[in-house]
Amino acid sequence: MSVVNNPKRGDATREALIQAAIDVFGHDGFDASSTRRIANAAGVNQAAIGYHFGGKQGLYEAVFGHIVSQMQIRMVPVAERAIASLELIQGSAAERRHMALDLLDLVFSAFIDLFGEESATGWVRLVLREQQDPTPAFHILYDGLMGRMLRLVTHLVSVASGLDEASEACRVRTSMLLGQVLVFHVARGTTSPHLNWNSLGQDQLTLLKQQFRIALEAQFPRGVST
Amino acid sequence: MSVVNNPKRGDATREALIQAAIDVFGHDGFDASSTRRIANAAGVNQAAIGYHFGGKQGLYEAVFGHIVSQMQIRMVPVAERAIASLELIQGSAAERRHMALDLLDLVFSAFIDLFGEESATGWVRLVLREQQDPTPAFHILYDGLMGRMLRLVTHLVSVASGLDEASEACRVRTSMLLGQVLVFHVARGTTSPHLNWNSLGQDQLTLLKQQFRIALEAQFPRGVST
DNA sequence: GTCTATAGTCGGATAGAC
DNA sequence: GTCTATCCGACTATAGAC
Repeated sequence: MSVVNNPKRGDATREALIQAAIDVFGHDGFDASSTRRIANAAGVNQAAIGYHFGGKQGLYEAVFGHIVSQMQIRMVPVAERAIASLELIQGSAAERRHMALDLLDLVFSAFIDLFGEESATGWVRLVLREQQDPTPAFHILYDGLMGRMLRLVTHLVSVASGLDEASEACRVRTSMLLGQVLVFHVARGTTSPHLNWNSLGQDQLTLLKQQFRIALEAQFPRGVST
Repeated sequence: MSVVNNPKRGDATREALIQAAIDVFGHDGFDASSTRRIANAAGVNQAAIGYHFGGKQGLYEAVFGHIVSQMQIRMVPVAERAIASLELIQGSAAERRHMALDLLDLVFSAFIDLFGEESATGWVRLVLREQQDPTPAFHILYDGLMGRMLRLVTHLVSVASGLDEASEACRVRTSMLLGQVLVFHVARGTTSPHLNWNSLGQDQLTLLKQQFRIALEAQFPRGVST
């Protein structure tokens, strides 16, 4: 009747540790998070961290691998759809501009949803922490998703605005678009009291997407074509 | 010939500790920063922290008091000038809108400069850390500066856009403006490689202010009045 | 007001039984 | 694969000489 040591148990332990680690690391940062508390939250023994991940650092990197794969599941289909749409349309510049704006709205809506998900608060904190002060774990993120998403969005902004894709102006404007979404997470301490928002629920996300669309259309006007 | 213990020495020690603490806390966060390293960087003894600030936490809060007073020196004159200008002009709605846009540009330019200063990298990191995950020290910041600056900017956005100052839409748009500036600091890990910017020098800040102005004017068009 | 020295605490890693 | 027990290093805070 004793617990059998089968290979499945290891997987469950790893999974529990990663989930717990996302919360604890996200809340307190790497240094302030003790392996004891992570193990406790996961309901496993503290020594398991060393066994499965080599140590605290290894667990941290495994967490980012997990986050990237989760983000990819949500974002890659959207990105591929955007790329396909853009390549298909070979109409006038005005038509392409229209298309690019719609795709920007699509991509950023997905982004707002992704960052606003109920279960996201833990890993969003982690990602933003790394953004601000990259450690080696950041490359897992950048190479795995952020970099290619940013290149896609830059291209869309280029089409929508007429700015040269390689120009600093285009890239600055692209980054500014990103900022308009990130600010609600990254400057939470300021925006949250200012808006009387305790959390980002469905109502808030809808308003955000709506206002983002308005700001987006204003920043890159569609012109007067069909 | 021995060193005389005069009251001035204490001030110098406090000052050195605060400056060192801004750098060390900013770089590594509260928990990862040891009082030993701070004391070492300041060129004073580790026990001095306990003597002058009561402990690590006390030093941390003193740092934020210092940061707020520095920010106030830079921003309060700009804010007062903006408030005065706005109250003086009692022209048409279109004129007030013009004025509000110019003032928004003024305030955000000061903001971009403030955050982009050479000596700012240390405390900017600290401020953004607190933004993301407020500790009690955050109130020193919010009550001392951020809150009232945000109210001012919200009012300006309201005048410039015609949105009701108290509406969520107006506050969301205001926050988005803030995000367009903050993103270059807060998502440094992504924007920096994307723009090939190692640091924010004078050239970069100029481009930022220029592009911000363009985006600002686009988001809140001046209309067709005089 | 500043220093040295140390007490007391906590965390990461790991050995070794099961 | 999991557990208990423990080692060892690093840290904060503080007592006490100067």
